Amino acid sequence: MPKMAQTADNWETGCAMAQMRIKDIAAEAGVSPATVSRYLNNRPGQMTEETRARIAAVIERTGYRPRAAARNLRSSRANLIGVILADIANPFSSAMLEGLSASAAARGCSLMTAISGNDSAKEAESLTRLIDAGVDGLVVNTCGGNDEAIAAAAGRLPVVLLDRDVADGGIDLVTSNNRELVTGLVDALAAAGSERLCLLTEASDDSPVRRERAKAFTDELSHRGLAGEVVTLADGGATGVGRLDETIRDYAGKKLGLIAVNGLVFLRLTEALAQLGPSLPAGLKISTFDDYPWNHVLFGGVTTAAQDTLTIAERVVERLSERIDVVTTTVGDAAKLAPKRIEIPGHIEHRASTSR
Amino acid sequence: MPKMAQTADNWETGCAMAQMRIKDIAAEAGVSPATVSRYLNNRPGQMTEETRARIAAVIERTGYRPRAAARNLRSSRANLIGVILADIANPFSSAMLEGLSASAAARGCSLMTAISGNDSAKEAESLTRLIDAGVDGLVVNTCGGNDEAIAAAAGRLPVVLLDRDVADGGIDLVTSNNRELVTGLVDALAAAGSERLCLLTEASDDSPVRRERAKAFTDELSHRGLAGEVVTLADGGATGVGRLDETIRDYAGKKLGLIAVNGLVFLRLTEALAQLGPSLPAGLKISTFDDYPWNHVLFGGVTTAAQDTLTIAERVVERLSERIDVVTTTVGDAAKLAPKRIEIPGHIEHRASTSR
DNA sequence: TCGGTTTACGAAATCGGTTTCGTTTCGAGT
DNA sequence: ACTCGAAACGAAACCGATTTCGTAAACCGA
Repeated sequence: MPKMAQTADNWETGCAMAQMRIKDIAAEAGVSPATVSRYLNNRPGQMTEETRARIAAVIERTGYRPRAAARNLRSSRANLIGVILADIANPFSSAMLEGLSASAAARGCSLMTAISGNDSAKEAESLTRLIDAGVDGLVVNTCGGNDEAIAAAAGRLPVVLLDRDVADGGIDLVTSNNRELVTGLVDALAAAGSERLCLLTEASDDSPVRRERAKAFTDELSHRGLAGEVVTLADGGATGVGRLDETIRDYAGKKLGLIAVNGLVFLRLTEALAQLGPSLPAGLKISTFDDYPWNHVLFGGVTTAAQDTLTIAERVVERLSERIDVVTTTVGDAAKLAPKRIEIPGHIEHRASTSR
Repeated sequence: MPKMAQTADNWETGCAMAQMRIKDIAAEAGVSPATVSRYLNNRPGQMTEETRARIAAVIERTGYRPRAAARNLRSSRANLIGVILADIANPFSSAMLEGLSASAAARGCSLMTAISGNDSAKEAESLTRLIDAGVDGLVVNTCGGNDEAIAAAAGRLPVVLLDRDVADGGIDLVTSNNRELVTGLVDALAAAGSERLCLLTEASDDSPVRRERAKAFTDELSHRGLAGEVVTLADGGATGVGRLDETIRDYAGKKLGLIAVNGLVFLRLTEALAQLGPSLPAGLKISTFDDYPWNHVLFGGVTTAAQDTLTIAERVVERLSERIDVVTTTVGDAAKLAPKRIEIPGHIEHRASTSR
């Protein structure tokens, strides 16, 4: 039996036209599907102004929208960016997501997101799911533990790392200039009169970011000849040598300056300080990475190393787009872009917690 | 010219096999593509155990993954859920995203997200973009101003509203049981000895959630015969009759109890209180919606109406899946599910800010 | 007016799966 | 042994766009 009459019969009727196909539009405009396709993707120059107008009119009138699945199949491009986020509870991540969303939208791309919740297994699963779903490229804010899998993925499609590096090397990375930020915080604390500096970190966090900040911190100390150390918190607010609040009390009055290596650590610091009373002990100065909204308010304002999330997001998408374009354009593997490390400067919000 | 020999020539060679197609798998397993397809979608019973094993082996060995675009095209299903979030900075939203991500993943779906940033225009744009991208259904946490567009979308594909209703009615909605939560907070404040209660809201927020909470609040007051009112903050922390901090100072000592209608308002309340000093004025009790991590810490702990984000997310996805199944199964519009309003109970975290 | 380019457009192949429908095979019942 | 129904599987249509390739028309300089 020959193919059933194609449903182009919604003409001037309020009937149940299931869904317009490019074929129907073509028929109604009196042109071929190929021409309509050319119109949709506004291919260079081709096409009479008159034809163009006729097609435009039909599309306008029918409210036709091309089916993405069909388009993707043929062009093997989905205008889709996959994003894997380690910890969405972190305001850094949510700000990033908002930025990525905006930057992607500006390029006509959508975001497909997965939240790993700092779980390596979930991260691995997200990786394959997003790839299977046909994303054009991947933004990964890894929680660690999947270095080979991520490297493998980077071999199959464009990948840009966000904020956190993986062992492999060889993959694009966009991050804040952590060294500069550490220097800024040390400056602030030193200017506030602190004579002994501590960088507070967490045992469970062994990310490259943490390591980078710790390295920058110790370098900075020795460079300036300042006393200080990196203090690692065990679970539950305990430091290596006891409870955090006790440690702080012991130090109090000795012109101690503290840096929380990230928002999570800062939260725990705040909890510990709350044990001691509503305001900062005399002589204690504090500062932190990550600009939570509450940083304005706590202790009259906490000096913060703020990352430029919008710029980071923009650069991530930009870089990823470059790679995607290369992949869909180039034939061989020869012309691949060399992996790049992009550092975005942040800035220090000077607030009351480091005032003299 | 006849079709070029299909690239099934990666056999036992480490060569550049572009990408396996179902056809290649079929050939290598000595079966037809149809059978492989049946295997992939494990269609009921069909297929010898032996055939199944042979196909499995080939897929395992080649690492074949079916192309999503092709699958979507034919089955007109993408296993994709679109999510539009009004304000990702709100921890409620990020928690929700995490929950949605998990629930969707459990059903083999991915999430396509758009952040409207409380911008109606962006929201509208996201709406069409996600639909064009071919999502099977939509979760909308609207910022308002697009009621008709959302209603129209709900006419074309499954839509579930998250936390915020739209004028139209007739669309599924999952939300917290706000009335119960308001009652809980009023209970807590009353038990703490507050004699005059205020619900703090914001002028710019005219969402149904806010209205619902306000209504519940006034109802509760009159029901108990308590004094109090809804206070709307203008921009910059000013109330209708002056600055928020002044207003609070005036009230202080008069056994005032405060409820912030959401996390944003609470942030402003905290800022205002910070003007007055590090701890709560005597006699002032406070509480808020939305369980930010800092609520544990501020003022020794702030009594909070916490929403059960995980359950909300789960129910949203569940409901959406139901609708999606109906759409892809049923032919006519007859068997459509009636719109439903689902309320998820939350709970009150009792903390120091409402202790006696 | 005529050969030679462009330019506008259509026919048909194609992307890679899924699905329908028909055929063959197998086993059970008598 | 024969019939009949179910189970296993294959051939080919199909989903709805894009893209290649070819052709007819328009343009253009000599």
